[in-house]
Amino acid sequence: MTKIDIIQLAKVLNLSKSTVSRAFMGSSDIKPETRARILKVAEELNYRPNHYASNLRKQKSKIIAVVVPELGNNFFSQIIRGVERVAKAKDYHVLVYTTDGDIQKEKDFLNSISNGRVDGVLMSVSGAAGDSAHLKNIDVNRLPIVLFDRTYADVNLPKVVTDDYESSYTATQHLLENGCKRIAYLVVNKEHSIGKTRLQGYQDALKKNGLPVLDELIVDCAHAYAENATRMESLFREVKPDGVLASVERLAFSTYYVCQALNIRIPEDLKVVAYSSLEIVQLLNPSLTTITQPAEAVGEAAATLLLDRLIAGEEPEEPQHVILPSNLLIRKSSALEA
Amino acid sequence: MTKIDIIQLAKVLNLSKSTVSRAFMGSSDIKPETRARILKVAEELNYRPNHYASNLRKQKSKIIAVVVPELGNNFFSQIIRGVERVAKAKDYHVLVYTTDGDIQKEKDFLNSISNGRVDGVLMSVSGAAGDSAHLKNIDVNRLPIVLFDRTYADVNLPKVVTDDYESSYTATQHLLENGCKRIAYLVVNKEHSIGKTRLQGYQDALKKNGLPVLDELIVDCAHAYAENATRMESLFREVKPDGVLASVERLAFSTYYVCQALNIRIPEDLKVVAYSSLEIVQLLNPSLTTITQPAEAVGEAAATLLLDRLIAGEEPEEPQHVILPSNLLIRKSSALEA
DNA sequence: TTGTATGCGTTATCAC
DNA sequence: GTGATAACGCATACAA
Repeated sequence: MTKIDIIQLAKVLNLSKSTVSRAFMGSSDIKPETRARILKVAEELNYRPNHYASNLRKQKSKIIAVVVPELGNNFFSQIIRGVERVAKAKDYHVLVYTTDGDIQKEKDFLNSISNGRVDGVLMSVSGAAGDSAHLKNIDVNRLPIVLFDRTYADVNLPKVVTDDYESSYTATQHLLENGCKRIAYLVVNKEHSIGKTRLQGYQDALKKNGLPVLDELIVDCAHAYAENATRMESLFREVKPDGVLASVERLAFSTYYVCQALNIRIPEDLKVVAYSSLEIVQLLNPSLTTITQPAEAVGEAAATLLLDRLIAGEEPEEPQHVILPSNLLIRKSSALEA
Repeated sequence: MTKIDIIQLAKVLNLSKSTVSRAFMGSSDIKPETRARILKVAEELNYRPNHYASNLRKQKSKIIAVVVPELGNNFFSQIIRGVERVAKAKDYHVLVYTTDGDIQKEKDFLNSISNGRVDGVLMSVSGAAGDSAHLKNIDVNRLPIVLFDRTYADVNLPKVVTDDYESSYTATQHLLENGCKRIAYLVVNKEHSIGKTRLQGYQDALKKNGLPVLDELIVDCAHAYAENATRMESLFREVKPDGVLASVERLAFSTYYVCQALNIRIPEDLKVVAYSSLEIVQLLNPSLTTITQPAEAVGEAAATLLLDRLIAGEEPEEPQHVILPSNLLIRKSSALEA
């Protein structure tokens, strides 16, 4: 199985390499029979166009990158699934990068792909509003970028997000209606895009209902589980909320653990709602009320935006912003009665 | 920000492009000061070596592919995380592909990457034992492959798996010791590698304990949830097992749902153990006893095997087989008393 | 519709 | 330690 290149194949066929090339490019002007003959012999000789050469020639790789803060979270896995699905349909390949929420890794990533390797980027960012300089410096005509879920407010790129403000508002309203007076908002970083937007929805719902927004009820959590547990223990012991809105899945789970430890009953003593796209939260004890984002659809929408742009070949005048609706799935953890 | 190439950069520096190239290759013989000067000016002019050209020249891309059956399963997300971690450390990039357990997609994938694009492949396969022809035809000297978790028994490639036989045996033994007499084995495809090995462990544990292996207790499930639910309902109603060993996470969740519907109590009426790497199974009602595979470690080991091979540049005499131990985490779902 | 010639931007080999 | 030159394998402008 010796490697064969286009020239050798052309020789065997008694054709020029350009003709052979055209056969593989799906090119317009080539006689169908010639094309068929080329493909047939190529198959026999096990010839495949060399991607490295063709990438260089075209300055394109048919590869896109998707950058996510983490993979442990089911939400992002589903997004990648969506991205991969549409990419495959359009014959693109997808490179996956994790930043662990570390903005330096986000920058390193951009550095590592500058000048070839990918045709475009899908990214859920890791920094806060002021951290977007590295994105502003990049020429989107050379390297189109689409942001999703976690974005920079001050950067004007195409985006796909969910209705964070509305869903947070609705969820808070739901807790209020079910009798909560002191709702805690649990966030990983309240300066980051979604943490911030969701905070706003929460606050506005409180205000709208004539309730005060208390700093002590807004808890900025860490990544480490142990640290969060401690912080939440003191929250539950000292501040005594009667409701919790967890802006990310993980914090709801911490809430459950800590409640178990402290003998706090959900939903009797504390009602819980969380952003989560894990299907089995239905089996938790009690089943968890969630705001569920259409994860796979987010991935698909973002990929579609990017690939349409890549295939069209030109930057649209105004970056598109897509907003997908989340779903409030009411379960036992926020029930009025147990 | 006009794009600049190595020739222009060399001109600015009054050097030849070879020297400039050497500076970026981290090459041995180049005067440190020259190198520093080149890097400095390159930085100023925002020059970056073009990957496409470099890939063509070297016939290498520093990209590896990881192929998984699905992404919804946390196990594979964690594996990808592990792969990406070691890849990043060695300056490799990782392409992700999903096959949905469809062997045709597995073949399509191999086709799409033949002749460039990736330097090596990590794969968890989708077919049964007889389906490995497409792997045998590939020249591992050109395209090294490492299999993980789900492998083909009849294909002699480097592999990283977990102790499926032992863990299944141990889990069955555990159920037996806690009083089960009729243990059902739930599998997605009992002809596939892990399904088969785990079945063997289950069977041998039964035999060892003088219990019969009953076909009616071995349930080959589907992918669709609804179909499984039906099948399991009739299993629970008619065959009445008192224990369940679920060879994949998803089937344990189905079990929980069906038990809820049929008012079967876990663990009183039915004890459940499942392969799962989802951390929050601790919060299920009741908490789920699991066989937990070291997912991230599997990814790391597989990636290490592959990258060592790529960096060494030559095929080792004998493909390495790594076996990582799983953990039986005993929780309430298999408890003797509730 | 097909062939010819050139260049994509590097890296490697060989001189100096 | 540095420079000149020849690939790497293909895709395209242009000619036929």
